[in-house]
Amino acid sequence: MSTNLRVTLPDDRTMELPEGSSAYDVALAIGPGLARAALAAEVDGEMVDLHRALAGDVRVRLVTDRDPEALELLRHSAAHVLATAVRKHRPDAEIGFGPPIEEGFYYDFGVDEPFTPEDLELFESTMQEVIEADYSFERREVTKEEARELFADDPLKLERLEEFDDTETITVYRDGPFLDLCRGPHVPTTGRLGPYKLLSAAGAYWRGDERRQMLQRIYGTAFFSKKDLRTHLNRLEEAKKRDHRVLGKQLDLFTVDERVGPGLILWRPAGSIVRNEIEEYEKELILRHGYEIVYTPHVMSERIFEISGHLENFAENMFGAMEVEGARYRAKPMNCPGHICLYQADQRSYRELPIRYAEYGTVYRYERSGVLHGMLRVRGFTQDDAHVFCTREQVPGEIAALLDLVDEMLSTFGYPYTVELATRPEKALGDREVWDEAESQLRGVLEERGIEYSVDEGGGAFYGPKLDFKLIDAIGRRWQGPTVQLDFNLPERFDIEFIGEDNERHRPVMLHRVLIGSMERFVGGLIEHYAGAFPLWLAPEQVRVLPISEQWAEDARAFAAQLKDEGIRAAVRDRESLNYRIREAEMRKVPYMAVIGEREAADRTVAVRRRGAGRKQEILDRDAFVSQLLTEIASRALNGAAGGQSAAP
RNA sequence: GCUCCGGUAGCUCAGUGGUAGAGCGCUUCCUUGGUAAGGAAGAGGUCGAGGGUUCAAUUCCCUCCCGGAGCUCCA
Repeated sequence: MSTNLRVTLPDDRTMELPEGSSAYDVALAIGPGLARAALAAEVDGEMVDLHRALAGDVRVRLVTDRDPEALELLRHSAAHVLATAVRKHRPDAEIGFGPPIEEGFYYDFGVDEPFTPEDLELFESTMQEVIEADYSFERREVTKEEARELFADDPLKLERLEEFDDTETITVYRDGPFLDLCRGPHVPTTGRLGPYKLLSAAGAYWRGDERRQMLQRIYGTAFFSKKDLRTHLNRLEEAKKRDHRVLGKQLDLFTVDERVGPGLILWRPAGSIVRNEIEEYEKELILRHGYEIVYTPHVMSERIFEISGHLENFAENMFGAMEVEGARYRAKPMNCPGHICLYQADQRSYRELPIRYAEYGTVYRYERSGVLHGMLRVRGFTQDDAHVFCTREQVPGEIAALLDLVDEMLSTFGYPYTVELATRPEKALGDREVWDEAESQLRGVLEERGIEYSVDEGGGAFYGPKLDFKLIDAIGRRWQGPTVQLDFNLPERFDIEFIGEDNERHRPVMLHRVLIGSMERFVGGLIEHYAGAFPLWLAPEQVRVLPISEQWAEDARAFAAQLKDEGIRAAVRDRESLNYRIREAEMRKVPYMAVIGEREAADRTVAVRRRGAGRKQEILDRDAFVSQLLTEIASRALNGAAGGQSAAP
């Protein structure tokens, strides 16, 4: 037997094996334990099936459930098992795509009748049968002609098939009765699948194209261990409990009214407090950072959007025109045009730059009805928008200042974050050289600061590169955070300029930036981040004063008045039983309860119970409690820092 | 916008071809309570809107509005 198969392992050990050996044989040679655990292999950097024959001089790494790629592999195989089960009950179901995704997998089917929850249960149990049958995932290379025959009854697969060019290898995978056009790789047999769960079904367009056929997509997830599956399902539960639409109702934060219109938020007093605190905080922050606060109209003549190019490029996202005295007006979809007009209200000297205009600018955008979602996706929202006008030389300094601002702000809310640099897209405005300079300025600042960042190649706006900050909430979800964009377009379109040191006209650089983004989305996200338990400085009601009985109600009201004098948001509840009122305050997520009874009235103290802390209480002198509250508020301490309820599940 | 599901009291939801129910909340009364629901009584609904079928529609059918899960898109 020839031994022309030479395998190099990750630790650089080599071994020789007979021709036709597979990664499985490699694993066997290393040890039976590994052979049992192996699911697939990485061969010369490419993932392949465990039993695929190796050839030549190869580098092999065996993949087991400990490797990060393994989950993807498992879920891809789970998608096939799902399709196997679906086909058993619906032999006519056309099969679309069935890939692994971040948290699981899906498979798309073309069926006449959409799936019901009962169908999902049925498929779920049939999947178990497929797993127990322990079918091998058999890989086969086929010609296009063969494949056409194999998938003669699968129009979606045939369509995909025609996209292969003649140099590509076409592979099919079979597990028991089910055959799929698929690149692979898969786990060796269906029996290798671990615990799984089907989660939902919904329509999805074939190939994501709304002009094409609507398929029925089934989502599911799969893991190697029951524990991991349970953790994941618990996390979904946790996310549901934190849903800002549910909490928004429970805590009276916001509402929508169909008479007002979909996607339009009405802020209730409690939610307005949260928003106002954020606005006040940010104002203080940006004034310190050299911004000037401005106000511009909500409705503007269409002329301005002709100049800005919004009518040309953004019209389908704008509300329709309204006519006043023969002129057409529009609700503004962005604040930049107004700020540019303010810039142009005077002739500008280089001595004035940078000019930083900030506004809580309320904008309106048309969003398709199907995408609206609570406060997170709406048609009217307020941006903490700012535009910086500066010279090219000033850009790095401005970016550096913004990084500080972002860092300070996000840490106040307790969000860790990541940074992404989005560079020049295919279709871009402005000279290459200007782009290169801008991108290298951005990189330079990030690197100088030692900030880790990833690059979204070609992800910039057509008018300039940008920095995106993604924030990570208490249960690990990523949210769009602050963004900073350089703009090479609007300065040209508006022909804005400043007089330089040389007494010549120059074009300033314009930076768009938001920290919070949309007030609506940000507060919606915060509700979920804190699970409704806002830190003291943001809490709509900060202290609830509870007299043990009506006898102490007057003293309680006097104490509440003292708190209010100090600017602390306090309320008294003096009806029902104490137990009842404590439960009520806990459910309302009020950060502090101050209980006053005979002892407290006599000693001028309060029994302080912290939200989520249970029966642990502290007897404090009233003035001491007040100053403790004031300190906690002034420092904008997070729940965790204050020793209260942690935001983590 | 599209596919599917839904809309019944302030909230969460049950229910029916003969104009409707629960729990919580709310109001009143009793209870004066020491750390997550003390007790009782009461008020509250054009059953999302319009049209159709029917002797009769909250229930069946159609259209529209709003919400949800997704697709697509985004601050």
